[in-house]
Amino acid sequence: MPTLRQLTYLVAVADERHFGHAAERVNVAQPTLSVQFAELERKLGTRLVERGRSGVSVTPLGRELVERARKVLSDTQEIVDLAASAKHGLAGKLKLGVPPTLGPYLLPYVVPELHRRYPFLKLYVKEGTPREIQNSLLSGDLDLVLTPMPVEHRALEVQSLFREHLRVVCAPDHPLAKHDKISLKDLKDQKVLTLASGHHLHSQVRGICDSYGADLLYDYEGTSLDTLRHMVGMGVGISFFPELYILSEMHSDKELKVLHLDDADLSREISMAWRSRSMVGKQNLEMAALVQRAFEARYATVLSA
Amino acid sequence: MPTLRQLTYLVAVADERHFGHAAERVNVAQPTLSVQFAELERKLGTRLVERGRSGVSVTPLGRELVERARKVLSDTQEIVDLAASAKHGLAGKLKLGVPPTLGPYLLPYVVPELHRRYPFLKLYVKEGTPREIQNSLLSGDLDLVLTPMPVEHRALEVQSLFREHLRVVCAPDHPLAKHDKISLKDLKDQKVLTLASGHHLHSQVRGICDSYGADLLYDYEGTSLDTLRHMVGMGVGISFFPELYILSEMHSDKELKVLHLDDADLSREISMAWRSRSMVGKQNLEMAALVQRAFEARYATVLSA
DNA sequence: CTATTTTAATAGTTATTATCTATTGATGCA
DNA sequence: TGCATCAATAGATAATAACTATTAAAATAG
Repeated sequence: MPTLRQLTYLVAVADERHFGHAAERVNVAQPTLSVQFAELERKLGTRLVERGRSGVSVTPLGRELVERARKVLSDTQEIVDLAASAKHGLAGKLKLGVPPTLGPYLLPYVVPELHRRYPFLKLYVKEGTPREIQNSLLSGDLDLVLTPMPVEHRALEVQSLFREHLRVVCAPDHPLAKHDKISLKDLKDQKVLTLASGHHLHSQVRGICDSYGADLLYDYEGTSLDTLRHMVGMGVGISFFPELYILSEMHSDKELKVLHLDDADLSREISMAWRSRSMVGKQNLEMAALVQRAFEARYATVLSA
Repeated sequence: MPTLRQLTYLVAVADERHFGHAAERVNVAQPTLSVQFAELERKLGTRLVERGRSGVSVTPLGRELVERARKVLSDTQEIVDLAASAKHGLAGKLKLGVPPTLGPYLLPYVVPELHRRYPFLKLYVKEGTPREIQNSLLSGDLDLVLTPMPVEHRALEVQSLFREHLRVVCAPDHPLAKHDKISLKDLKDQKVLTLASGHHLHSQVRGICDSYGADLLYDYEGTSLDTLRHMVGMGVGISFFPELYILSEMHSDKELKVLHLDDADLSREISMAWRSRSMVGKQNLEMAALVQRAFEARYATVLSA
């Protein structure tokens, strides 16, 4: 393979059509350039220029190769430039993990702002259960995760972002739907649906059911909040939905009724986590603040409406 | 600037996620790769991977740079491949010079065949008078020219291709148009139009006029065969057109009448020329043969029709 | 919690490669 | 034919990249 330096010399010779001038342009002595140029021709197995007394002329093949060499050199320069620009902010491809119960309802409000703040940053989002994305984070497949607490691992740094309410929902014709407010004891013996185990929401809901005597239906584990919503709408049971989901997807009371607990505040805490050694700690904190602001802005929009 | 070798190492580390394995893959010792990798990071001013005990993970910026490095490396490999493929035939950008009285009427029959024969060859055609294109050829701006004879220059090699007739044309209502055949003496005192001086056709026609007592009209020098055709059609005078032009552009007798000289055979010889030192002599001869065949095929088509 | 093992970094040396200066050889021009 | 210009070559030196041997750091097993 030719070296980049040899390609530089090739371009210089093609532009100057004169070995001496070309050498001057790239700040080497003329024999240096001649030798390296000859070496390039040897490697490629072809003549690239005709050496004539009055200047030098590039062969047909040489012309084509010069153009490609220019491209290679400028692409390489771009690598350098990109690395330099990355010093004033994140750049590159950031791999973000999110649970499916959060990502689709939060990220739309985060991504545009993120792009404004870090124009050189590309975001790759991977959805998975908290456990899955935490493993991917530890193995280095992900750079950053958004996840419900708790996150416990000595190799991870965690920044709490916000607390998201869980709301009780039921079908409009469900007995509980008559009341605007309910209390924890109303949950007793209710049939409760939730997502498949593995999701953080599953274990949280199971905990609630255990505490207040509700009846978690294992036969009807939803694969997504959307399918769960349909099942609740058909009256199979009640469920607990994260507030961001409700804000995003449930615009009327006709399909589902959202109930308010007057004696409890069910919620989950959402955090951002990254490897302690990932050396961009400061920038991750900055990004955490950005996500936090996005959440608050989203919330404020709805409250004022 | 990083070296291509350093970029190779970067890609290897990103793929293997292990310095030792990466070193093995690129056939160097592990410290060699480590040092060069560190040097790359130093040049770019950023960390590109996180060194963890269990493997290595690429930073967001690193991922982006790895992709670009891959591109640079494969583009460079393409340069090598293209140079290799050029050994079995012409490749690259061939700059061809043609006179405007020939190119448009001959090249359409040459180019497709050329592309079939040399798939890696790109053709750049420059039109100009024989003198202009010959100068461009000598200076190295062109690789090859098609030109009417004579071509005389010790630095040039010339291959004769074919002989093209010049036909006498006049307006359908011109006195000469009554005769199917005319003789040289009929040219005497005829008003003759032709292209501007500088074109080979101009000097050739002037020679004819001088020899046979025709009257070359200097006031009406055409800038192209097409404008010349219109002037002849309006009855300003007669002219001499190359046969390939007549075959291509004049499909009926309504606009112009083509006369046949029964006692002379006016023609011009078309050659291909290139610099003697241009080191592709053999391939140029091959290409000359190709052009020759294209001309003959074109001619045969018309004669048989 | 220490010993073991794995892995990358460092040290010191050698080999390779790129560069320099000085000179020669080739070619066009007067 | 001689002069002037330019690229190629020769020979020496500097810079770079490579190797082996070793150390340092960190995860895992006992």
